[in-house]
Amino acid sequence: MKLVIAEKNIAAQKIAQLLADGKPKTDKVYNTQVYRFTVQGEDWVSMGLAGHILAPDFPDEVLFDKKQGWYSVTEDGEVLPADVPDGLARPPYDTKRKPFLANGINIKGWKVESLPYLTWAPIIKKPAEKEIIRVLKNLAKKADHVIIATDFDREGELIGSDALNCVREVAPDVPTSRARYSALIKGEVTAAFDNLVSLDQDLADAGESRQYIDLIWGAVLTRYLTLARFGGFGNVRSAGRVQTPTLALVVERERERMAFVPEDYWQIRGVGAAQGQPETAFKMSHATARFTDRAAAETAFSHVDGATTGTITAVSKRSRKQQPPTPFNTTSLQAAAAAEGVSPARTMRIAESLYMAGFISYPRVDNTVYPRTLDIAGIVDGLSSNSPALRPVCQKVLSGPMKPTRGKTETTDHPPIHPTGQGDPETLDGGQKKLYMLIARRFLATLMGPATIENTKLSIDVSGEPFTASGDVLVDAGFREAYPYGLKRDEQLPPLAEGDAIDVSDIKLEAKQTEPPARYSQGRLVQEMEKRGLGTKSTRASIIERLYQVRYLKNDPIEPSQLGMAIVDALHEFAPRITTPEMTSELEDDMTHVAAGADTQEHVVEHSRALLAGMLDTLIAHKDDLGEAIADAVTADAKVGTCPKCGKDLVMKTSAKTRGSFIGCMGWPECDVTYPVPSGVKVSPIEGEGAVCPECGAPRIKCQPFRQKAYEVCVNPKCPTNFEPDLVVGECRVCAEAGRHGELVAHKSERSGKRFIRCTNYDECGVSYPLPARGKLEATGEVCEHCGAPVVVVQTARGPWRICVNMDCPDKEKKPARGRGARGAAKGGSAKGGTRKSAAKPGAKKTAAKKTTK
DNA sequence: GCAAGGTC
Repeated sequence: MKLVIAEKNIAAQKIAQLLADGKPKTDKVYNTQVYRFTVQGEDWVSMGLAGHILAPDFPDEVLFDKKQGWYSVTEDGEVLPADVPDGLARPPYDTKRKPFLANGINIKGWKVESLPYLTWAPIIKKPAEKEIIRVLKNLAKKADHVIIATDFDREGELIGSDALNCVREVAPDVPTSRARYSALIKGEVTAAFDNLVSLDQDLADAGESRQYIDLIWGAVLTRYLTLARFGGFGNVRSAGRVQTPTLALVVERERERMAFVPEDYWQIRGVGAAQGQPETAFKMSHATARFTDRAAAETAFSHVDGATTGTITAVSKRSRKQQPPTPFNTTSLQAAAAAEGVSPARTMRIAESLYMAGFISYPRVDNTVYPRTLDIAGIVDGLSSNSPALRPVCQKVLSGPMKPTRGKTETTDHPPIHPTGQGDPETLDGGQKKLYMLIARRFLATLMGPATIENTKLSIDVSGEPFTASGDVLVDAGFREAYPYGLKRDEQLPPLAEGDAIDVSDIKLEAKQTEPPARYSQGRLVQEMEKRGLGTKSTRASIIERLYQVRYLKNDPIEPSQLGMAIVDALHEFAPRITTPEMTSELEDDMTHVAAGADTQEHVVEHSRALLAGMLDTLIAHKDDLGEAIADAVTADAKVGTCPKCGKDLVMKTSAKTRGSFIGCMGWPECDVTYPVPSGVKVSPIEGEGAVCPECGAPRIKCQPFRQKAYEVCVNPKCPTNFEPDLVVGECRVCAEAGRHGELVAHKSERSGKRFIRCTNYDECGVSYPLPARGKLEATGEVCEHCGAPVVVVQTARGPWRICVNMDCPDKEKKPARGRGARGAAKGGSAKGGTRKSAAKPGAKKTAAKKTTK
């Protein structure tokens, strides 16, 4: 039997289909899919790995103790690194000499001083995909030939090499070879299997060098930053070859913004309209778009101030064409989705699910050119029958020339991201459907003609001053019919001709200031990373997400936290190599040399280790400074306002006793001011105006609920601005049935700020309902027709909203909440799965409550 | 409790 090892399941399946006599059979080994087929009567089996199946790591016994973590303590209380086995450490840091322990290091200092050990510690490959390895070994034992058919790139060669090492453990003598194909199409794959070669160990070594160097630098610097001032578990301060330069980009942009000196300028703007037709109003502005001289602006304005008429002096029309977009690859999909409010990381999670469900093609690609083999018409046809919303435009595309656009990057491994045309989009959830429609519409747009936009420019004379007005009208939608994303609204101008008089009103002189360079959006940052060679299509999204997770970044557009800036500053000073994209480009050069056999993995890795070791003395010497800088930055990030009592900072704190968070004064214990933290929201300070509550003097804070609009409130729950009198909303049915009288009353908890309805006889009946966190409540006196619970009206930003307060109401069961942002269940508060008692069945508290939460 | 790279 011949065993074919591919990098991923889809490749294993494709290869089987392309090589098989007849149809391959899908089989399972343990729980993993494999494909069995015959080639000229011979039995073959193909399996997909899941990318890298081994992960480089330090051996457990080196600098890692299962109980102590990154350090360990000896029996006599001395803090030491976990033992380094003899012969593992390398010069110049010899384990036996322990040079860094010579001058009596205190316990707090120890952890960082141990880093030299780590720099030279050995690295082993640990199994990362145990199930896959099990299947691989199982099949390898039965194989008489093993063919590595992983992707044709450096990582693919490494993945193949790792797989081969696993195979060798159980089948040391089985012949092995390598199939190199650069496209999963018949000609390529059959040619590759007809011309088998052997695995390129140099190329695999090059990839492995990358793994080692990334781990060494990442682990040493991450441990250094984390331990310089240990902030407790969950407070890792990470660093890495890709993440740190990426963070530095954001910090650099923020610094540019801070250094930016705004310049004053003035604009004169007004409103024009065809004579006597106010409904044709359009915006117009002075021909000098920006006056940098105030006096000149005021002089010009004095001529037109209060003007009511103007004259058209010229009309010019120009039409321009907007070319249809190029096919999506990973980066352009991430950028387009980010513009629609979906982060790159979420985009990739959703894309993966769409791919797995058969709705779209493989989502990790650089390619932006459809291969000739792609059945474009077939896909459009499929879209047409499965997506009624797209049917008209699909029919239009089918009747047109269907000449697809091409992007700049052409590779042959996978086609650009496109819909398969299969599957019913109605079965998708909100996020999936949104992304699917973006991908489907983009695909259609790439097959359509340009959009034609007609621009009209009016030159207007108002009391001797020149004004202009401009309007864009889409005269031929072209691809825009399929792809409305990022489309500007038409600015229609009335039909006017030279010499026409117009009405003019509202002419104003506006003082403005130039804006600093804009912050990166997540989409822009992904593109910038690509431009600078940072990360790959598969990693950029998750690396940005990681920077948010370690709280170096916040908000979108992206801002660095104080912590993020402190980290970049420190590394820039003491380990500058890790902060720039050059480390990646130099690594690329090294890998090229290793792959070409001009250098060795050992040499390249040792050289990188030595560079890092050269920085360690300085890093360690400045450990305390850095620790302090990090602590200060963390405090600054935690600030939510100023203490009304003593003027010190109010910060987010964690209670040592309950582990819960609260807002407390930095002046503690002298000052005892504390506030509760509003639950379920991200809290941030308000700068400048509105920072202090005019009612009570406590700080006002910005609250950002998950995927909902942010709002500002006073932190003080006892403040009159937060106070709402208790409201009777109805009568308790449970009590009524029991022959008691109970009233249902809406309360707001002073401690948590949560709102809920509770029966006045709660101790006996246990009736309580959660309420939406915000919005003025009104009682209706009505009860729900489905469950008998009271109905209330909540005033929301979108207007009044009538709800039955019972989250377990059968009416809600019929339309279960989908995802977190769904109306109804989420607004009522049940999506968070809080504890509450069921009103319908007071006895069975938990069972009933569960249903609507998931 | 570390990175970045694959992919599930």
